[in-house]
Amino acid sequence: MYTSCTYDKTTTSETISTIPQSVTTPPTGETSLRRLGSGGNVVLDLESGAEVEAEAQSKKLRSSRFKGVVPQPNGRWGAQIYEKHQRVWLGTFNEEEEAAKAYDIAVQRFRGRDAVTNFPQIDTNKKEAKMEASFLSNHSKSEIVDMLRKHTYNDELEQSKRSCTLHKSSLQTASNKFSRSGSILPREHLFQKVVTPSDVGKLNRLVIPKQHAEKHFPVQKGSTSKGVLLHFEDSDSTIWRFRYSYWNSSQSYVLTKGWSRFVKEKNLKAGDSVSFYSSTGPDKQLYIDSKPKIGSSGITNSQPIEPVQMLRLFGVNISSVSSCNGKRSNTEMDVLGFQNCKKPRIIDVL
DNA sequence: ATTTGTGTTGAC
DNA sequence: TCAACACAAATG
Repeated sequence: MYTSCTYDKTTTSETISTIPQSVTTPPTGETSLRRLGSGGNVVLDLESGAEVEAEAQSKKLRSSRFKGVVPQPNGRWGAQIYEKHQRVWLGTFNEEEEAAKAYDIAVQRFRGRDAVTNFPQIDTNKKEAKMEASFLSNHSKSEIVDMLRKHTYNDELEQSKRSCTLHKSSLQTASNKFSRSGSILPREHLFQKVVTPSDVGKLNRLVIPKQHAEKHFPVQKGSTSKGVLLHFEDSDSTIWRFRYSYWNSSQSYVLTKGWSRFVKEKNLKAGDSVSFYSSTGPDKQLYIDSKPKIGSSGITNSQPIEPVQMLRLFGVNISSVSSCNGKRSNTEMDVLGFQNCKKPRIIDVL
């Protein structure tokens, strides 16, 4: 989890100021102890009770030694980044370093790979780093911010890594199983997605990978906010209705209203897959089905594998990999602030 | 009752 | 762009 976060960029040397606990009384005011531009930085990590208390009493919050990190009244730390004259809040954290890390992630997503960060970006050549890089570029700014605020970034990242390698290995063996499809159903497989933690979390939404959304689902030009209602039929012939819309704030296509109910009833967990189909016939009926994560042997849900099983048909995951190597057109450069971020959350499913 | 994070201001 | 500060809005 923690990278070797020890020194501060620019000047390699780690400056551990030996300033004991006396910092409490910075001569005051304002310009007293600011971060020195780029040179050394004051590292006073001592959380000695005395200091904390003095801090609490003097109402004067000790500023952070990290960029993008601001103290909170209750002793915690907030992280923020600015873009286009506006602050984008990245959440609050117990540890100063966590907040700094959050800023680092955000700044890389917002300003590119070589943005100035609090901690050195080491493994710039390892596989792990590459995966994180593509993970970042394959998520919108607001998605990343969302993860940071919810402290789910690492989970999502790990999940992404997992499903990525999963795809690669299964792709090999997938081809043959496909042949036996024969005449079972007049359905055409559109795409599949391995759901992320946030897809099954409290966000109550499923992000539809852009390329799939634009290729298979009706576009709603202009009408950005409302979205449309889509009907899907599952293997039990149950009809699910989801609101499908485009979020400007995150520049992503999502299924919102109705989604969390699906997650709940299907007992969807991160790592499971959701597949979308459409009838090949004249009717444009859409279908949806979920499939437990490959490794998980658990009983799906209350559905003991019915004979219907079109699932089995697609038992193997051959969908196009959406986020392993696909680079997002990073021409987006313009995700506004986060006022909008909340809007989607309003959706109260059920 | 607390905590978050926004409004705002002023420096860099 | 950025953080300090105050405090309203959000949350438990």
